Amino acid sequence: MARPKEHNEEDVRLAALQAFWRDGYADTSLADLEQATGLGRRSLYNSFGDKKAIFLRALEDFRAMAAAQNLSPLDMPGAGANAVAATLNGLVAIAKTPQGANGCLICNTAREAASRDPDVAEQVNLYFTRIERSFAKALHTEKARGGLPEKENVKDLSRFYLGVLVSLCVLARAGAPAKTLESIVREALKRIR
Amino acid sequence: MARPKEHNEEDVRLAALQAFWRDGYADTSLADLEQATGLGRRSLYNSFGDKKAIFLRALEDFRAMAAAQNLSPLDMPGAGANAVAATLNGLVAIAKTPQGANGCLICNTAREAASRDPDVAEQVNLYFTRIERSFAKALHTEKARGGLPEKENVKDLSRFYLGVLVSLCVLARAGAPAKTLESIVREALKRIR
DNA sequence: AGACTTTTGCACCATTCGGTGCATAATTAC
DNA sequence: GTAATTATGCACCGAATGGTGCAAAAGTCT
Repeated sequence: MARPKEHNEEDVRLAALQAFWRDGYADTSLADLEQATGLGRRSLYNSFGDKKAIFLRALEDFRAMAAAQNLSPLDMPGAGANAVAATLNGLVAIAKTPQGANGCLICNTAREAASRDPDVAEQVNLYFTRIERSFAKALHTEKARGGLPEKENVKDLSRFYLGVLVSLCVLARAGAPAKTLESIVREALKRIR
Repeated sequence: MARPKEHNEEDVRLAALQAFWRDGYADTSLADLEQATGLGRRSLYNSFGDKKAIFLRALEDFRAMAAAQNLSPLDMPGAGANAVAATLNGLVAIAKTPQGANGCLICNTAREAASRDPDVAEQVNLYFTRIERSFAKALHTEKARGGLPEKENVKDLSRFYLGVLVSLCVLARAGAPAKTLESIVREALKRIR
C-alpha cells in the first residue's frame, strides 16, 4: 500500500528504553532520543506519539523485561525460599554489569517529578505489586511445604523482600560497592533460612 | 557600610531545599526557586551562586537536617538495638507526613543525571556512609552488651539496615501504603531481636 | 508506467531554560 | 546632606526545549 518504515519497532523501543533508563525522563531530550534511536524526530512522533507516550511504552517494556530477567526464579513452578535467594543474588549479579549500574527504571522514575503523572504512577504501582505478589507466591509455597515456621506472616515477608529489592536497585544506581549489596542480601535471606 | 539583604539566609536555603526535595534538580527551574524563596533571580545569584551551587547547599542542609531528625536515636550515648528500632519506626512515621511523601532528597538525587556530577556524587556518598556508620555504632554497642549473638556480623547488619532505610524512602516517595513500610520494618527488626 | 499512501528530513515555531548587564533603590559612613 | 557600597528589579541574552507544517522521497499498488 505505502512506503514501509525503515526501522524495526522493537529496536527503537529498546533504544528509547535505554536512554530513559540512563538519564530519566526529564534529562532525556528529544534530541537524545533521536540519537539513541537513529530516527528523526518526525518519525518518532508519527510512529510512537509524543515524549510522554514514548516514555510510557518504555516503562511497559521495562516491566516486561525486568520481570522476565529478574523474577524468573520466582515464576518457576514450585518456587520457594530458594527462588527468593536466587532472585536476590541474581539482582546483585546484574547490578555489577554496566547496565545494572543504572538501577531500575521504575525505581528511578518513582523519584522523578514525572511520577506525579497518574499514568506514570500507575506503571510504578503495577511493577511493585507484581514483585510483591511473586515473592508472596514463593513464600506461600515454602510455608505450605513446611520450610517456614507457621507463625511467619507471608504478606509482611513479601513486602520486606520487595523493600530489599528496591534498596538493591537504588544503591546500585548510587554507585554503592558490590560488597554492600552482598551484605544486604546475605542478611535479608537469614529471615527465611 | 551598605544596603543589608532583605532576606534571611537560612529561610532562603530552607525554601530552596524544599523545592529541590519536591521536584529534583532538573525539574526545579530558576523560576521555581524564585517563587519558593521569594527572592529575585539576581539576588539568588549574588547571594548563593548559580543553580548548582544552590543545589549543593541544599544537599548539605538536607544531610544535616535528616541526620538530626532521623538518626537522633542512633546518636544518643549508649544507643543499641532499641535505637535501630526507634530510627526505623521514626522514619515510617515521617513517611506518613506530606513532606515525608517526598522521600529523601539524597536518594532522589542519586537517580538523577545530576548524580554524575562528582560534587553531587560526593554528597550522596557522605550521606550513605554516615548512615551506615551510625547503624554500625549502635549495633556494635548492642553486641558488646551481649544483646546480639557473637556470630553476628556488624558490618553486614549495618549495611542491611542502610538498605532498609533506603527502601523506606523510595517506597514512600512511590506512594506505597503505610502498611507496606510497617511490614518492612517489622520484618527487618526481627534480625536483631 | 502512473496514482496513491506513508515515511522521512528539514525548517521552523513558541516557550522555557540558566544566566547576565545595567540602572535604580536602599542603606551606612562621613 | 553627600559619597560609597551593596542589594534588588527588569529587561534581555543565546541556547535548548518539546512539538509541528510541509514538501520531497520512497515505497506499494494496478
